[in-house]
Amino acid sequence: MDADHRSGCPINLTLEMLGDRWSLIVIRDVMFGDRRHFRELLTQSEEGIASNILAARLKRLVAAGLLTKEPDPSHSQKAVYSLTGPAIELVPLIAQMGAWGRRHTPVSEELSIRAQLLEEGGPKLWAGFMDELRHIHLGAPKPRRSVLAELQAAYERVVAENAAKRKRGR
Amino acid sequence: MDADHRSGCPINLTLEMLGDRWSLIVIRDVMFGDRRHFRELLTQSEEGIASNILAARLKRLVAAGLLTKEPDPSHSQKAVYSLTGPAIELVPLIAQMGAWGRRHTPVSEELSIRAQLLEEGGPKLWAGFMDELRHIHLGAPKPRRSVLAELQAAYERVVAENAAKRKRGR
DNA sequence: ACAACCGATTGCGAAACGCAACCAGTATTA
DNA sequence: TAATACTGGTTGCGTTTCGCAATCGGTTGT
Repeated sequence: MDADHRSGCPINLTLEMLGDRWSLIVIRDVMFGDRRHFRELLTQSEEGIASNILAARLKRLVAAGLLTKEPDPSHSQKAVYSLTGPAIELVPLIAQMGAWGRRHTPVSEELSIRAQLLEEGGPKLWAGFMDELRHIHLGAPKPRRSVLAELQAAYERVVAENAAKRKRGR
Repeated sequence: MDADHRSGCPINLTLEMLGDRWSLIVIRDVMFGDRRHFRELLTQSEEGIASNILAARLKRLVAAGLLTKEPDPSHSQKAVYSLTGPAIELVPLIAQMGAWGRRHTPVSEELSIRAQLLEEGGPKLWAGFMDELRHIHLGAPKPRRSVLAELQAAYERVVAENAAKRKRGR
């Protein structure tokens, strides 16, 4: 086993790569929020990541082969971050993580609707979503169905419902 | 949303609870290695956790409701750690994590055979394994099939095979 | 010319990590 | 009964990481 790894256990090696409080948050935002630029990830994150932490995480994730960084042709300074194949294959893990969190942590309804749909959709939906991510991030052919749009629409529906509820409640 | 949480997103809340380099290692060892005592977790861990880190993690996991700590009747000083229901329901997440690690990290064959069987078995096997964990840790009725024994047997078979290979190779 | 925006970097205090030594109480053994 | 080993930890200490705020040089749009 490599000297730079604690063990060859798949759980351990995955934790060595993703076992911290920010890496999967960044991947989640690229994956579900389609945030491709540094500033988008910095300012539109629910959790408020600091810029130095974000820079460090992006660097590590690129080095680990989970993200790629390319110059944006439309802006000589802009960088575009994309998911790689391995990162896209994290979808089942993230779906299970969302499902567990939804059951066992104090989630907000609005932010857990995506996790609910992803759980209810099961492996078939995940596969469709992964196809869509391969289209967006890897240039694969465009699938008919857009899971991303469905998740976003459901989220907005819940936000609107809750806004209406709050209005009635006042 | 609570002031002590970064956001109500299920991914984030799960990471706040388990997003570090040791918590899931400890749960893995209790779950798959049936290590129930401090010393077992300390010395029989592949990764070599430090005793102060282990003590801190056990305390946190008990506080988070993922483990329980009880005195061992056979030894007035011994403590027994058990998985709770929520921890047992991490099985699908851990299975997906093992499956991903097996594909995308430099795992050792011996330590990844369990992940392979868990992946191939799918949700039905996971459910059987969870039933068995509920028997071991929560006193639920004993299921017919022992997934734990199957995983352990497969592991030992691979270890023996590789030992034979090494012997032939010399 | 100038303001806004781009992806970061720097400085700094606080917290977590990792290692080694150590501890008191309990059970086993000679 | 005295020594030994094992129990679940604790303590000290140096290193690394985290988290926050301010800042930076370069680019773009007005």
